[in-house]
Amino acid sequence: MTPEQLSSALVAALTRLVDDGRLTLPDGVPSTVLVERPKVREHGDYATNIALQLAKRAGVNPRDLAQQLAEEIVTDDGVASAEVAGPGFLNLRVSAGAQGALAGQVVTAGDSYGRSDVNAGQKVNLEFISANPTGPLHLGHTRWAAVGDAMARVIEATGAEVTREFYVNDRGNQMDVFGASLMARAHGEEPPDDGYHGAYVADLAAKVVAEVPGVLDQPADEQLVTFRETGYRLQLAEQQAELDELRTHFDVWFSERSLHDSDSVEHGFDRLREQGRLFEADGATWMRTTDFGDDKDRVLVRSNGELTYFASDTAYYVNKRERGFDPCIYLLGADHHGYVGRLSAMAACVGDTPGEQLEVLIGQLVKILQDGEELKLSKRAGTIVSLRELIDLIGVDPLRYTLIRYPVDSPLTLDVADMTSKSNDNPVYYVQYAHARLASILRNAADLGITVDGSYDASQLSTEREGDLLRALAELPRVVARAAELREPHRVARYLEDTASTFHKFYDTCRVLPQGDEDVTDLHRARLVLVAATRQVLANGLGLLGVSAPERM
RNA sequence: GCCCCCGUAGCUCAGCUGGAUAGAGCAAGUCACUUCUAAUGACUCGGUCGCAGGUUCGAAUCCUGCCGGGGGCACCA
Repeated sequence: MTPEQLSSALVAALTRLVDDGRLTLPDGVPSTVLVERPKVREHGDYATNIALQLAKRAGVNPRDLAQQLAEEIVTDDGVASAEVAGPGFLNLRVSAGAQGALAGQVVTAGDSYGRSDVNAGQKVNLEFISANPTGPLHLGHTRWAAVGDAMARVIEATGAEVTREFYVNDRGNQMDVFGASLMARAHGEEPPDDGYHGAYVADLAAKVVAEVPGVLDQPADEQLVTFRETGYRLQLAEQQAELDELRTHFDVWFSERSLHDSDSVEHGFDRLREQGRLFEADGATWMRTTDFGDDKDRVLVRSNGELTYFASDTAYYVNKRERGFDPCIYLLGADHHGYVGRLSAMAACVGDTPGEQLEVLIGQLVKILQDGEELKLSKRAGTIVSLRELIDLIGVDPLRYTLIRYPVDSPLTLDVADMTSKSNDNPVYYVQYAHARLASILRNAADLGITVDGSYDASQLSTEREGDLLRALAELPRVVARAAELREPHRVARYLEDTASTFHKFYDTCRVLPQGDEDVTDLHRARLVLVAATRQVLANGLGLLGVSAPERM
C-alpha cells in the first residue's frame, strides 16, 4: 500500500461518512488527503492531519472526526491499525503484505518507476547558462548546467516534453571587443583596456592563427572579422564539448544573430504595437513596461538607431511562444536579478501572464574554496575557474551531484577537498556505494542461482527495517512530482541520501542471501526482491540527476 | 534610497505547499567486520531556528518592523 493508495482510501472513507450522513462537509470531500511519514516511530507508518483541517468546516471536534475516520479506514484490508493522537492526528499502520507488494511493483515498473504523466502534453522550454561565446564557461555556469539539466530530466519524468535551450549572445559590442582582443594577442600586444584579458585569449588567438594561416597578413578590418568569427566558432565549440562531457546536452543552441537575420525583431515589435505597448520618445523606441509594475520604461531602439539587448530578448521570447512553448522557464544567476522585473513586464506587454507562460528562477552565486582560499572567477581579470578545470579537478559525478543537491536560492560555499573526498562526507559516494552494494548482492544471488521473480511472499517483509525501506521506496513518485512542480531537483538528491541511509540500516540487520549450505527460504526470496527494487530506485533517482549508478566501487 | 535572496548545532547545509520531541553529514569521543562491498552501522556530545511583535488549536515555516551577509537597480551586453 503506497501513500497514494492510502490517500485514496482515506478519501473513500470520508466519502462513505458523508454519504451515510455521519459527517457534513459544506465544501465537499477533498480530492486528495495529504499522507505524511511521521518523524517519530510511535506515530505509525503514516499519519494524516486531515481531521484537524476539516473539523472547523464540519463543525465537529477534530478528535471526534479523527475517531470516526479511524473506525472507517481500518475496514480496509491494507490498513492494520488507525489511532487518534494529540489534537486530532490520525496515525496509521499498514499491513506487511500490503506494503511488501510494492517491491514487486517497483521491479516490474523498472526504469519507469517514479515517472508519471501529470504534466503530459506540456511543452516546456528551459533556458539556462546562455553565456557569451567570448570565453570559457566558469563555475557559475557550471552550477546552472548541472541544475538546469537535472531540472529538465525531472520535469520530463512527469510526462512533459522539455526543450533545453542555450541562447548564444553572439551579437553586439562585446563580440567586436572579443575580436579585437584576440587580434591584439596574436600580434603580441595587450588587448584594449575594456577588452578580454584572460590567459585563454592568447591561446585562442594562437588557435585562430593556426586555423587561418594567412590571417596576420589580412587588412586590419578584414582581420578583425576573421579573429572575431573564427574565435567565436572555436570558443562555442569548446563550450559545447565541455558541456557534453558534463552530460548536459542542449536541444537548441539559439543564436541571437539569427533573430536579426530573420524578421523576428520586427515581428516582436508588431506584437507590442498590437498590444499598444510601444512608443517613441527622445528619438528612441520604448516598451511601456511600467504598465506592468516595472520601475521604468525600457528602450528597445536607441536614439542612434541601434537595438538594445532587451529588444533581442523580447523577440526571442515571442519566438519561443510561437514555437509552442508554455511555460518558458529562465534560469538566471543572481547577478541578473535586476532583469526579472522587466522580463515579467515584457511578457505581460506581449499579452501573456508572468508566472504562467514565463517563469524566472534566480539562482544564487557559488563560491569554491581550496585550502581555505577562495578560487576566484573573474573572466576579465584572467584568474578563472573554468568548467574544464572543475571537471579535471573534481570529476563529473561528484561535480554534478554536489551542485545539484542544494536549493538554488541559497548561496553556496563548496570545498574542493569535500567534493573529491572518497568517504561518506561526500554524499555522492554514499549513494553510489549503496547502489554498488545492492548490485553486488544481486550478482551473488545470480551466482547462487536465486532469481528475482514476481511470486515472492510479500508478507515476509515484516520487520521494522524492511518496512522503513519499503516506505522509502514508495516515496519516489511523489518526490519526483514535487521536485518537478517546484522546479527543485535538489529534492531528488536529498531523497536518495535518505533512501541510501535506510538501505544501509536494513543491510546491517537483515541478511538477504542464505549463508553456507542454508536452504533458500521465502524470506530470502522476498528480501532479494526488496534489494532489486531498492537498486532500481537508486538507479532511477541517480539517472534523474545525470549521475552514474556504478555496479562496483 | 528601492528591489531580490539568505540568516537553523563548532563547520557545510536539510527541514516534505503551518503539525506532534527541529534533522543529516563533517568535526570531538566510544563501539561493531572468520559472515551478502566497513566508501557501512550503533551510541555519546552539541540548538534563545538572527531579534521583536502579529496571525491560530499549532510557526523554523505565513505577515510586519528591525539587525547582519550577498546580489541587483544603463539609450551595457
